[in-house]
Amino acid sequence: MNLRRIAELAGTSHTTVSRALNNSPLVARETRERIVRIAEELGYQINAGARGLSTGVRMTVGLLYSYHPGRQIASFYTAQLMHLMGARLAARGFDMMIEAFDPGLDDLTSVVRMIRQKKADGLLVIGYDISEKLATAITSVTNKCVFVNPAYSPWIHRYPAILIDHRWGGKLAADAFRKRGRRRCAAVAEDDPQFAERVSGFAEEFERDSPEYCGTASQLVLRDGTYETAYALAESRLAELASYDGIFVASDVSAIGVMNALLDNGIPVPDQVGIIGYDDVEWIHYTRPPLTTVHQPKAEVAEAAAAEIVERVFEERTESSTHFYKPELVWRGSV
Amino acid sequence: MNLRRIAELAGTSHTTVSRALNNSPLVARETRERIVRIAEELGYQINAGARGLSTGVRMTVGLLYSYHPGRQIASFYTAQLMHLMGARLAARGFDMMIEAFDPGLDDLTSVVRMIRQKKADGLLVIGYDISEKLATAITSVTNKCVFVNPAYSPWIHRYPAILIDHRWGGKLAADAFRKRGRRRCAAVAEDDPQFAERVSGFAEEFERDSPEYCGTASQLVLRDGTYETAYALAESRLAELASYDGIFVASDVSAIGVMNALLDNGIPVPDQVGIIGYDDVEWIHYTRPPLTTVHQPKAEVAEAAAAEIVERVFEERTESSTHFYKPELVWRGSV
DNA sequence: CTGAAAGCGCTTACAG
DNA sequence: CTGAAAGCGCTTACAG
Repeated sequence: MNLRRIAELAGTSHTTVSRALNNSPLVARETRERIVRIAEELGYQINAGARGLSTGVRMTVGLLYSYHPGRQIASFYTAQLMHLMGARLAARGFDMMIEAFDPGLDDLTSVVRMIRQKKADGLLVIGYDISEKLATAITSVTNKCVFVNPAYSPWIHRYPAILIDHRWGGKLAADAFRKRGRRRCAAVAEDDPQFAERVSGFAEEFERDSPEYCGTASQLVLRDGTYETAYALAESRLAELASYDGIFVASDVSAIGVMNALLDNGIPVPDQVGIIGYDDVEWIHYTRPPLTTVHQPKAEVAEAAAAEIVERVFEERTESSTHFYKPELVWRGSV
Repeated sequence: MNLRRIAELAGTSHTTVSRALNNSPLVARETRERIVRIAEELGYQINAGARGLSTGVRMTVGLLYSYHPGRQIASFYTAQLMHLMGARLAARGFDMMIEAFDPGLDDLTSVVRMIRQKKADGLLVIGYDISEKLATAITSVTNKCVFVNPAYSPWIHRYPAILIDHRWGGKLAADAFRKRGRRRCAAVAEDDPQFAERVSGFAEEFERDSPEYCGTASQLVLRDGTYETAYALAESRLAELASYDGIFVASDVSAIGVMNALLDNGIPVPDQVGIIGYDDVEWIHYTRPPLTTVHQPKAEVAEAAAAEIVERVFEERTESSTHFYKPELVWRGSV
């Protein structure tokens, strides 16, 4: 089924059918109605590939998510973001093509493949571990690209990006401990710019009223973001951790690792040590105690990313622009 | 950049360039090498839309996942499956376009949109809540469609499908309780064919050795699969649940709901009541006690689905075929 | 082994 | 308001 066939059935040219189906004003109302009715009866929809070849826009964006081989999926947070972005793009008539990429890889050609093959009009790149090298490589191929949740860094302002104000998130955690009267606190995080922001926001806010902030001892740096690593670190530093009033752990999964290590070794949470996580993944309130954590505004991020990439696809803007969103604290039972 | 431009640079016709880049044997080795080098230098890749228009295959499959409005995402299990399927499709040179759909919706036209617009060559449909009506509607539009993890039902054999042997999964749970000497057991599940299989497999295996299987009292039917519903049901039937040796809950999220309700009300798990879940979602071992559960073979399902849809896209087969995969029990600490 | 030509299914400037 | 024609960037049967 194609325009030509519909045209035969409607007794017009395929040119007119094209116009009618695209709501061009250059078609008599009666003609349009007849054509639309026939198309509907046949379940006909315009061939997107042919149209894209002609117009240059394919109404498709590529969603690249950073993925570390060996993990099951980047994270549940990423999965939720994907779902929300898909919905916001669909609302704008765009389809979303997803693909994982390894941010540590040297060969960056696969990352821009969708653009080169003209399968996607633009790219949404999710991941806090985007390097400047990768950002440069992508944007040298296309300026229709938006980075979502990259780590904060001086160079990020040169690229269109949607970021979360993690420094603010860290402050919220410090403020929460203070409100609960927890004065001897420490932070646990991966050694990564994204987490550095969270921790320095936490430390800064904490030190304002000069309570005993114990800082981030070198031993409290996580090698990676897995549950197992956090659990092992906490078990190996049990005495030290048990001596704090509160521990801020810069991601939920790591926070659960720390909390379980304490609980499994008889250190009561929150009675002896309070814990605050970061992310607010969906299942986090299933733990006992349920985790108090910093919520990332996923819905806002998804909407902003979709709006931004669609604007760029239609070339309404090309200059870089950085959007910041503020996280919120969710009180539960771990502090 | 296009074939014509490469042809100019290489001093050949675009026909030859097309052949060279597609590894046609109808090109002299020397000519091919020259063309390939030029293309690589320019980062040129064949325009997938134009090629698809010509060949009829777009090297893209649509992934439709059932989604109930109001939830954040269908499930983490679905998210993991998506990731794995994307990888298995990529290995075959296919891209994956994802879209959520509401399985309760009457208007089914949006479900086949990707096919009608020729954006996708085939469809992978994930969801246990696919109705016969929906299956019929989709397959009347395209036979290049594979249902992944649909509920078991008599009519499902008429369609290509990848299913998990949930009856077997239920048996595994019963066997596990028996091994632990738990004799008074019950099952909790949603009222849905998918879960009915799990529960009847459980009951059948349990009754073989005639221990005291307490069945699924009408009170133990869940209205939906959320944590909250399971928690509320368990709290309202606390005395009854506390009287069992073991409770099989037919999904992990619901199992955590039941387990937390018991724990929060002072009923020790696993000491007094053992609990076995179903799914083995990634975060399930973070709970205390970690949940013993039935693992669904995600990797195998993803590979089978990818293989099956790709075969169908290339029309190597069109008849329906049902694949079954067996789940496995994962011992942890809840029984 | 190579190339000119037709065709895939659209859109749109141009002429009427 | 309508249509014939050219063009988007490929593939492939046909002729050499």
